[in-house]
Amino acid sequence: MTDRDPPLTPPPAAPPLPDHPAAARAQIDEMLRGAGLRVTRQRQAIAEVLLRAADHPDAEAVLDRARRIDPSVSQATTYRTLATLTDKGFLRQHRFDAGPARFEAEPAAHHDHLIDVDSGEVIEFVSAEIEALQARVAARYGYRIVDHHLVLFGRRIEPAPDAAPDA
Amino acid sequence: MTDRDPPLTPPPAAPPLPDHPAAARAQIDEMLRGAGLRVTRQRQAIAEVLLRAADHPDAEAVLDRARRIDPSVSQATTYRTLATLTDKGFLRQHRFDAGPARFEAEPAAHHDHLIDVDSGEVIEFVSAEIEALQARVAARYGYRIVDHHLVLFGRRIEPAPDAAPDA
DNA sequence: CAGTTATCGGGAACGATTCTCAACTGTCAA
DNA sequence: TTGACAGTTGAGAATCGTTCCCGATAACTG
Repeated sequence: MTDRDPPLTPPPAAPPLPDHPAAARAQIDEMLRGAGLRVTRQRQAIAEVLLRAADHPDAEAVLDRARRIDPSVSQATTYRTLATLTDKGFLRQHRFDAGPARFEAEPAAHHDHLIDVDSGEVIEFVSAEIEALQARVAARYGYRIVDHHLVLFGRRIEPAPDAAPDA
Repeated sequence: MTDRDPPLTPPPAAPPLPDHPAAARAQIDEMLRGAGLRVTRQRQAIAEVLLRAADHPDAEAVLDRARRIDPSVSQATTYRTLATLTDKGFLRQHRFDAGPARFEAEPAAHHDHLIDVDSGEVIEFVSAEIEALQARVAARYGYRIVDHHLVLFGRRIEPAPDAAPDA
């Protein structure tokens, strides 16, 4: 492989929620209201969880974290709100594997995922070239891309592959 | 977009199962035995269904079709056998959408999927360039790709976009 | 502050899948 | 061929993630 690589796209930005609690709350309220939704404590809590999450939590994890903000949040409301917010375009739902769906705040910049099959770690990346090629492939079949899912499953490359693998 | 495209990879080959029933059966038996599995009527039926399928059936569809070959096939065995054959590398499992998992015989040549969001049609395609880029992206993060899922969701490009869209 | 109505919590219901276990049947050695 | 043993099976219960139902609650509006 060549060693000249296209500029490495920067790692996706952290959640864009202000550190100041009141400011964060105001931003969430505005987001909900702007979508024509009532501003409830439960929705505030769930939205805050997702907007602050650095990972990709599933519904159960969201419920746990939301309850730390507002203990009254129920499972039903968690699923309902995740669906609603996904619907309104604030969240993105992933089905990386067979397990439960996982969510993340809709990132300002689109990105795909590279999953470490050993640790389960999720790495976010962007490749403008892959995106462009996808569009071209679709066009060749007469399609315009509406959405896409790209997940790479990988294993760390050993820095010192000469170590004896087993005793 | 440029009009010079890399050579369009041919559509994936049809299932490689001989037309002659006995030959097909022999091939399936050998495949099962080679994987260290007992050759049972149920497994023969299920394997044949998948190897002949031109689509991506879910477990229920596989069960239906398998029962036409051997009515004794049960739901439990269908799920079990699909898992086993996937495990052994003979099948590939997809989760295109929220519904049940769908299966296809592991193709000789790898391919990805383009889904028509309006009709649900699944188009198979290959792009060596996308594959190469994926490997390069992973390498940049210190990973070697073990597997990947790429699904494009698209909508047909209208041949005559000047037709009035609504009455 | 009261009325309207979206939203809520709890629990039942649901679809997809996996598990349990006793009965069955390939396979392999005699 | 025949046993015997281990792998496999069918039926149904169990599990998992998710959605639905419904009476109670609480946001918005005037």
